[in-house]
Amino acid sequence: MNKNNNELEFLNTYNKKQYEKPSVTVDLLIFTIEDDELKIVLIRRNEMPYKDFLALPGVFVRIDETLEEAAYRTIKEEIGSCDIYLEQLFTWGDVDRDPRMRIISISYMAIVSSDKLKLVKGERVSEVKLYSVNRLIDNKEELAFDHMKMIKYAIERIKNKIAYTKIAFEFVEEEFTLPQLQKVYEILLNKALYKANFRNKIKELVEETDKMTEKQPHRPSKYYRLRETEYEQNKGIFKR
Amino acid sequence: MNKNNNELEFLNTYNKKQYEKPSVTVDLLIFTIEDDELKIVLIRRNEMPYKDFLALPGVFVRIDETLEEAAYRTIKEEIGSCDIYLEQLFTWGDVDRDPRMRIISISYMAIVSSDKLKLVKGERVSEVKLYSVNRLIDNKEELAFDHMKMIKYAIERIKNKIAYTKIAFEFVEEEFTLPQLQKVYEILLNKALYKANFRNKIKELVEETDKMTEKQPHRPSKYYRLRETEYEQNKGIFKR
DNA sequence: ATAATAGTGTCTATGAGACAGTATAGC
DNA sequence: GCTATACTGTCTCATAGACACTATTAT
Repeated sequence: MNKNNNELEFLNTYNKKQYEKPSVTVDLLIFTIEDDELKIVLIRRNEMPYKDFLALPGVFVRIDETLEEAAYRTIKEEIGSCDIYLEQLFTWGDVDRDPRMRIISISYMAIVSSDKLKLVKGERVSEVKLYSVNRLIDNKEELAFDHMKMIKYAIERIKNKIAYTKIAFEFVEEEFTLPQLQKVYEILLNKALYKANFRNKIKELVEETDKMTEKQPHRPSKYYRLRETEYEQNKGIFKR
Repeated sequence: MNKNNNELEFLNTYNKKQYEKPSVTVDLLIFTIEDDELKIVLIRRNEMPYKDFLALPGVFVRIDETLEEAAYRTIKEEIGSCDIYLEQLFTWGDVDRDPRMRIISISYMAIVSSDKLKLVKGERVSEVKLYSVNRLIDNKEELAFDHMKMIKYAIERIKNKIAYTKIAFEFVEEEFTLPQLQKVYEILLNKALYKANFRNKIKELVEETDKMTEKQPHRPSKYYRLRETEYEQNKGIFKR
């Protein structure tokens, strides 16, 4: 066919030109809340460059897998769970971000509740652990590549999205109490919230279960779950 | 040095493995408002695949340029201006999005006021023109590759960002009247707004000039400009 | 009863939304 | 004067924010 010939011709011309291609990776920001702190999964590199530095888990994108597939492959390498919130964040393309060669990296953010998170040491890695995000930043911990920038970017995204999406619910289990959920908001926003006001705002997002907390030396708390509603519309916009 | 040896060793191992790399492009969504309509710059392809289809302008990312540089290079190829709002949107990585080969594309959104926009026909292209976004969608115009998906994604982004950023100001000239600005909001949000309420909301974002419109058969309108303030904080979030 | 946390009622201030009114240019 | 658009004042209603109050478990 004419079309096929044309395409073949194109491919030949293209290959002859031998454009040098960058490499492409995905890097993962896997967040969870543990011990009332926002934590992130980091690995300790055991290869050059940045050997022995902390870094985000990541993989090279294979020629026959989508970016999401590469992201999930990374997740599976480091942690047990796979039913997990995943969102593309940003693509980092500075020329010198990797000293070896030109690597463009697409960062993905994942969120898991800590009960679903089980760390598994990957092959080319000497350690996988959770790190307190605040402590990393306060200690000015030096991470490999531009990974600290990626973390800071992700934190901003979380802080913004918490206000107009249901992203906070990804940090709690399927069934949760409102005090638990409020704690998540308080940790992510880094400020105390009024109980009554908090409950007013989120009450249309949740539905009661008939379960209660037990064996605690004070009044028990009702379990709730996320109510399935259509994705929230453009809120906070001019109405007319 | 030991470190250098190690790095060289790594590079050799890496190159021997000969991972097949995807190609990387940037595609540009250049928006403007003309004749009271949101319009986008599209080219007509004169090469396979999708010959004669409308497509977004884009380029392959060179090994020695950042993604932003590639985006600006695209902009310069198609339009005159270069002082222009630019924002990374999303990276598209489906395996079959290009029939020739694996291409990962980072989409960038640019916004220009129509007075700054001068289209220039690029080399490998048979036409560059502005197209009404609404008409493209209503006519279910078939664009090359996944470019229609990119457009729809960008429109959503604009509609969201207009509420909590100053993005709308990118569509007007440096100095503008409030009726002009309101029109931009109305076009982007696709609904009529009350004048008084609109002005209340944006009044802290703008500052008066001493210029007025002239020679119009009705009351003249004052010109304003964007007030330089620090980037707006997390608005619409729980305060306590 | 006490300690400790869960959960509710209500006042106030702010601001969005709706609409009516006034102002000022050219003709 | 008229027309056409620019600009402003103000009422209402919803809701965010602040705080005080009541409820219920284990010990």
